[in-house]
Amino acid sequence: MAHAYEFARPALTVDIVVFALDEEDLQVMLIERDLKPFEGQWALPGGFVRVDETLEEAARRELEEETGLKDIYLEQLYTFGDIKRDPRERVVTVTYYALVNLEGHDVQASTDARNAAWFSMNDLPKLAFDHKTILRAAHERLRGKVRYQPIGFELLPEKFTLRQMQHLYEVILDRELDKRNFRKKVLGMEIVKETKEIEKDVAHRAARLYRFDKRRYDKLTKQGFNFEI
Amino acid sequence: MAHAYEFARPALTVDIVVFALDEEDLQVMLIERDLKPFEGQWALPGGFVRVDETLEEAARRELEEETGLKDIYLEQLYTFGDIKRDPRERVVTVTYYALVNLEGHDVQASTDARNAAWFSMNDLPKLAFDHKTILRAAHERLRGKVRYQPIGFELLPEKFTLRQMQHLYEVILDRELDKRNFRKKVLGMEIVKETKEIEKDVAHRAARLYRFDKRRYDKLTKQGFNFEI
DNA sequence: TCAAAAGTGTTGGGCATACACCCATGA
DNA sequence: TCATGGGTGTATGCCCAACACTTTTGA
Repeated sequence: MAHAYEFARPALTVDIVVFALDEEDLQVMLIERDLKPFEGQWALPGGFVRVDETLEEAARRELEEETGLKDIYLEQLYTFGDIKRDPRERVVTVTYYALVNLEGHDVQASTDARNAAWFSMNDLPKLAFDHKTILRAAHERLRGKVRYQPIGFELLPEKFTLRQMQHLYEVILDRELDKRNFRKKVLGMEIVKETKEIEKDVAHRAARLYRFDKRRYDKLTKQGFNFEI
Repeated sequence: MAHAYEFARPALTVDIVVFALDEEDLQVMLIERDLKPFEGQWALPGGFVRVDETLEEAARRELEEETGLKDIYLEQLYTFGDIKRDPRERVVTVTYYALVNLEGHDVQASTDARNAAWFSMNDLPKLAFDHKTILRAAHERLRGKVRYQPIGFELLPEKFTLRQMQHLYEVILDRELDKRNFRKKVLGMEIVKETKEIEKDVAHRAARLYRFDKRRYDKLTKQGFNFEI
């Protein structure tokens, strides 16, 4: 095998698709670029991988530097390596997607003077580089994964109503679900635990709050149980 | 964003897990290393990514150089970036998995003087680097994917018996399937087309040969059909 | 005629879907 | 008392799983 230094090397970056959920729909965090190329356009948070950090460390570092978000659910998505995806030089990017709940995490609009903001997945601006492709891949992955892994809870606050949970699935799967069947299914799996609390400050009957029962979920999974919505 | 050249760069490689199926079980292609580190140990085929080729091009090039295999099913798996995964220097590897049918492709034991060979997944040698981890990830992905995407056909010859197809799923999923239910399901989906031929040279009643009906599968998929074994 | 694998149907139970009304609460 | 969403049960059909015998063929 030839030694690496005989060849020019592609540069390596990470980019992160951060999803969140508001009352309306699925949101994604974008950064306004302050440098060429694509100056002034919106892009995914991300940056170069340092030689002394793993890929996930790089992703977490960039995310915190650019958006203030930390300690969130993060999972590798795909690695994009088209030759001309960055007009400056050859850059390969390892992408991640992250899920946050808006109640638990403050987003500092930015820590290094760049503008960070949430955008609805249904109303996206023009994006720099091939970030539109990346975003689409992330959305598809989320849609696929949420059906058989309980990652959806990462988008909900710690305590949530079943209606909120149903809404989450409706937004991600992009179709309506039947309220009674959804409740039957979720409660039947026993992966959420009812709390003694109810919603506050609503102008109608307050709904019961539940929380994800991870201990129970792990136990069921070990017994070959299959989470599927 | 700081410019890339301010930082030392990780090197970038591709590694490929090539699966095939013999009468017994799932096989994987390995290369015997002729250089340090891990000299004499078995490893996945792979090598450095050049600056003027995409990741998939790099994977296909390395695969052909090291095993003679070309024009095969290839899909990106995961990118591994642990800091010490290569003892020489920081190397990030983008991994792929490939599926071949043994009847359609000759494997030249090697084109550049190294030894290439098939190993049963149930009887693997000690592997170089973190290739054991990569192999495990590839096996899991295959197991998951084969159930809802018809990639299994890539491991079968063009014409195959339903028994062979069932055997394929049994090996990958690692459990026995009921013959009648399997046939009912597969034939009911109408994604295989019966040919006029039958097996040859068997010491018992010869089974009918079928072929995958990709045209039909694509049509069904567009209508929202869901392939699931 | 024997051995080996091909090929074939039915039944029962569980699960998903479809569907509509009363209840609790705050304004 | 009204508006709003919370909460609940049943009936139907479909799909999956379980299960055993006859047929064909070559040796």
